[in-house]
Amino acid sequence: MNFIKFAKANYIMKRQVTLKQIAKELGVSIPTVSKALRDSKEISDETKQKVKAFAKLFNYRPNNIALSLKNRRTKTIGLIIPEIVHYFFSKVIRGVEIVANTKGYNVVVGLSSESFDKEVINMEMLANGSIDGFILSLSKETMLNQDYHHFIEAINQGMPVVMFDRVVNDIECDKVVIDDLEGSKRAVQKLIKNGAKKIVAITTKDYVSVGRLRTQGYIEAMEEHNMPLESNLILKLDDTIDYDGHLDLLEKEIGQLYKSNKGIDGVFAVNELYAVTAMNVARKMGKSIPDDIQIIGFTDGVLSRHASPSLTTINQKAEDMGKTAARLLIERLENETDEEAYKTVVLQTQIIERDSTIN
Amino acid sequence: MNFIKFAKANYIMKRQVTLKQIAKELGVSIPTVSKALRDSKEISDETKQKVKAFAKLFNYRPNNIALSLKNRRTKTIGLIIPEIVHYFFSKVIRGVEIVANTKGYNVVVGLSSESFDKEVINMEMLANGSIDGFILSLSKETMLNQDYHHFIEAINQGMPVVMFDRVVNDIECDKVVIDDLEGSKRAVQKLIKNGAKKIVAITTKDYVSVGRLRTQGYIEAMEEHNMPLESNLILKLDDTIDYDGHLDLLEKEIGQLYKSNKGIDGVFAVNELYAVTAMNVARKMGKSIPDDIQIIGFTDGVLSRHASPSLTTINQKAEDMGKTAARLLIERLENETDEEAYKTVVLQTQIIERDSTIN
DNA sequence: TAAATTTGCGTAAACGTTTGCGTGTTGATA
DNA sequence: TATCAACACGCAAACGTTTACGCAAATTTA
Repeated sequence: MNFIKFAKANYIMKRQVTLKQIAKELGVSIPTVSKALRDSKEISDETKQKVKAFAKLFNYRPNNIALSLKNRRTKTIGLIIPEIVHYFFSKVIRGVEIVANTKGYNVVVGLSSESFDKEVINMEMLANGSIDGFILSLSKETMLNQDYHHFIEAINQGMPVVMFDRVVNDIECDKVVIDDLEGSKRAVQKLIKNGAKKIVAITTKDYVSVGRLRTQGYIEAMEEHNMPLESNLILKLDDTIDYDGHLDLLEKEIGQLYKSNKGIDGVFAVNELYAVTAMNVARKMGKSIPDDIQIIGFTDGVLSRHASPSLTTINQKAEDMGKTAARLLIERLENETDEEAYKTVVLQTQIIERDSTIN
Repeated sequence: MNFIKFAKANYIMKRQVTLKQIAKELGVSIPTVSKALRDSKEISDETKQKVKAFAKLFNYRPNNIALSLKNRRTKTIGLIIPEIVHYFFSKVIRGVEIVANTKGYNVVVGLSSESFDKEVINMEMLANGSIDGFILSLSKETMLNQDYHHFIEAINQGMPVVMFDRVVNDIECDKVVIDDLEGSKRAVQKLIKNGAKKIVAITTKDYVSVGRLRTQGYIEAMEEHNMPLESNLILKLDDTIDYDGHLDLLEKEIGQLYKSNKGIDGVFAVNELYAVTAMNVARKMGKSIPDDIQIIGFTDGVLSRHASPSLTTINQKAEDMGKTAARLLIERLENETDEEAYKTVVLQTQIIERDSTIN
């Protein structure tokens, strides 16, 4: 037996053992080893046992890259997100990871950092055979530019794409979104039902698709209840600015909003940063939450939960979104036979009631 | 010219164009195409131009998988983290991504979800040739188990490993940590200097390496200033519990701490969740921050920044940690010649002064 | 015992690259 | 005009797999 000799060698040599090495050491051909390991009936029991024992001893694992090349599929998903230090997106990643892993897929993450160029570069880095398909959410710059050629190229090359949250209607692919319009409508309706008379919306500029829809929800809810709908009650913030670094500016703008509109008693904010800042500013002005002002935000993140008082919010279904996107993609990858029509899955939101509204 | 014919075909056929197809279409051999594209002087200018034009027209990109197989390197980094919906870890990912991308590497992320088994499975999924090296932080379960065979195996197979934040001394590999002991010492010193007389530590059980070190920092600072060092001033929480789901329990334990130790005027917490909860609980008990109680946390995250009042905290250098880890790994990957000794990089922390302490 | 079948393995090709080397054709030199 | 270098290309091998097929030897059948 040359097991012992080999065991010694292994202590020094590092690389993963290959079929070739096993074949050589056992004096058989490479295909014989391969077949033996896969329990082919072409191979005698004796040889099988010998090969398997040897493979186990040296912890043989098929080389993934070689398999990918042969099978022309990598079992890897490319996930492109605008920002990772962000409750919503990190939760989406988790959803994608969970589903991907249970189906034997890996996830490679690319960060666009809200930049069009980085989005393109990231996709190009991955589209050369490294992955089987994309899951992505558009960067702000891409939404502004409205240049979608990189998505179209990927799709034309037969690379499935699933978009989530920030999607673009013009592109034909699977999509996952929440019902932004309905969700924000219900949020505002709740404020109205709770007795708020003067409700403001703190939102983003319109090129952010979800911001636009959420603003629309506010408007519809207000109109349906014959509430005063004034343009100065809608604060549209330029969120290309990184507010983590410009918290002062954000606070100033919100303070201004309060001052120039006396009697505000309801705030609807399209994300949790705006909501929690709106609350902090109000409190600094001596207002009591929720007695003087009620606040509802979007995204059930860590800020909402640990703010004091805790924030009532619309659940953005981040993890569900990730899971759904991963399922859509994998389904399309594995049923390449039937060319199913593209789906858009709309997830329903719920209001999570906490202490920034009267319950 | 059969460009047009090909252009039409491309509209239907999807796959990426390969050297083989270009060669066939142009009536030359595959190596000729390869060499032409890489500007080899073996090839005539005429052929080069022809090939390049064709390649450009059909947007030829070398297949990454084939290259990986040939070069026996994937230019991909495996990053295993315990949790992704977490300010610290997501910021580490960002750091890793930034450095990796500028050096032409991709990052595949694996989630251990604080579970030993998932950590092992994730590493096995990636160690079969899919990546060139690991960057990782131990799951809590692994720290408890103290079973490190999967790390040892990876290292023995010649796969470089870089550990960050939650590291284990017994394993020989590159490491990146912050100076937890010194950082927490300074935090407590600041509380003392600010006049706090009765300071508590809210920390984790000792098997979490960083928790242990931070507790040690508290103890040393207290001793050096001859402060009362009582065991009931140290609250060691079992953080295997997911406190996002057990916020009530966390609040109850901290409330208990306050009640059984009258006169607490300083809190040192080893993470921002404990810090912000300690603050919220104190406020609900009618205490004023920072006048009655001063609080310092760890990790400069979104909670600290947007709490009200904002939290003084120790910067955990998450992004630096990710960047440093990526640099260490890539350096080791690309200088395989000289077997340098393993390094442990210790990043220094700073206190970020905000409104939960007197300044 | 010759023919037919089964058994157990090896060969070849493929996935898409890159690189060393061999070789036929061209043009220049002697 | 014979010789030789330079040129421009193709062949083969390699990375690590899997799979269809071919083919001897061993076994069964007639």
